Amino acid sequence: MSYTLHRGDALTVLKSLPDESVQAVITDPPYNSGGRTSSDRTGRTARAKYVTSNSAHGLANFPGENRDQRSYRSWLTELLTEAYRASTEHTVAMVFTDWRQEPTTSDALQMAGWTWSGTIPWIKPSSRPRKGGPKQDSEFIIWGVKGSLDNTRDLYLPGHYIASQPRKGRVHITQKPVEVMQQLVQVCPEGGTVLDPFTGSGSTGVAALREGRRFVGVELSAHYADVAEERLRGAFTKDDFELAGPGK
Amino acid sequence: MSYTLHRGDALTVLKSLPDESVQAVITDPPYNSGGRTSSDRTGRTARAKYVTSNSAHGLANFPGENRDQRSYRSWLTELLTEAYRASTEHTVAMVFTDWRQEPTTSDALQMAGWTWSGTIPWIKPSSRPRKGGPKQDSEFIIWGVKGSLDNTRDLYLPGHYIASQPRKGRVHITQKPVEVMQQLVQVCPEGGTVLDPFTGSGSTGVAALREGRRFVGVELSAHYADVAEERLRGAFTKDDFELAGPGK
DNA sequence: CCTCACGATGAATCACAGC
DNA sequence: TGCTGTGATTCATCGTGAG
Repeated sequence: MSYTLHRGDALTVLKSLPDESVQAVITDPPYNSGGRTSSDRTGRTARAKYVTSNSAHGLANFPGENRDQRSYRSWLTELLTEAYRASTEHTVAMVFTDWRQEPTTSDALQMAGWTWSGTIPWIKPSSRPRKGGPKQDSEFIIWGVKGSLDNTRDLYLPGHYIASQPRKGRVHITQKPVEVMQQLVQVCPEGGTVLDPFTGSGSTGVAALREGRRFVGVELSAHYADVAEERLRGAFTKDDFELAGPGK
Repeated sequence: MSYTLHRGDALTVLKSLPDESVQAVITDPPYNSGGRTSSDRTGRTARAKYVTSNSAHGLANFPGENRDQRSYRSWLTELLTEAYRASTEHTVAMVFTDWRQEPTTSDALQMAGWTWSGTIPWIKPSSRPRKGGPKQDSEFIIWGVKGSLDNTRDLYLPGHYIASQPRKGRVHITQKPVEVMQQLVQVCPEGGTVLDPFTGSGSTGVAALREGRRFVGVELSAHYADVAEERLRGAFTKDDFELAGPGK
């Protein structure tokens, strides 16, 4: 299967995609979350927010983490609107979010025209406990459809996932487990095209290729565009396990 | 431990509660969800919306399932505002919701003054599949605090729950597993009071009593008020397992 | 006491006929 | 046209009872 990786701004590149050219949109936008106050959220880099202060790994910072909630919503809406235009009927869109941005994300999805159809918890078993109450050990996948779900396909997907973030060989701060992504990309018919406007280190793309789907990705950071390119090239070889870990 | 069960409208009864008299609010309001159109959601009974047409069980209907989304938000906001007033500093509020009403529920919680602090997925392993995509096998617990979380307590709660709805001896359509509720009520300090404005069949109350907390409940339906009364009376005996199943 | 086969069910969803 | 009610559908999970 083939892939295209655009290096550039997600919105700009999406506007250049032809109508009805993709059959699934699966992405993990920068959450712009992680602080209690607006200045907490916008004044710190992604590394400062999501990485424990004394972490030893040397993961690069990533851009796009300086929007407040209102502008996050309009920005995400515009992006999902373009993705909607580029999608065919029955296309499924899946957007990762944390608990704070969950309402904003479902708003944006619906404002962009998608029919919101569910919320899938992704549970990360090894997360930090919280003294005095419940810990937060899950993120959420908000998903919706352009038009109606194609229920002629013989496909039954789980309603939740339990998987740790890759540890060994992790190359991105918010890297997703490939085994989860391999299930998600199945909402795209075989041979169809999966779009990920925030490719990051490319886990969605690797999963798509492994499952026999084409992939179109966009990544702004030169560093991660290179990492993704390398992982996508090696998607069918054992190399990916050395490049980014087994996704477990 | 003692309990009080009010038979009547939740909002009316809550207004009569004294200030700062409870140390936890744990409840499962009618979701006013289900169906794609507004008339689907507001014009049908809970049974018609949530129970499989050929189910053999004869569980009673429950009231309060006829609000559209706007009025659901204002109604829940007002209710949580009264609960806030009746709570002491550091009180935790936990509200069950489904994926559709999750954004509305977190809005209402925050509008009522609580500090939204997280979303806990409750995963129900035995749920209906969905052809063509992911099934929806979870509900959500939106939780928040009056003021700040008391982090002097030596308490660490899970970030998610995996538990089936009670099957054997179930008495309510939406009955919650007691073993989950027994964990949740621990956000209330021992000997404190747990408030549940929508008592239903009383699982929250049974859990509270078993864990050494007092309980104040409100239930509108005469039928379920009776059921709850009976379960609460038998909370410490084996009777409850016959009345409503072990919650497993 | 354990294993296995069988039957029942789910805070649904969808299509369609009838009004 | 649009709302309403009825019935078919789907499979993992759980309870039951036999072996």
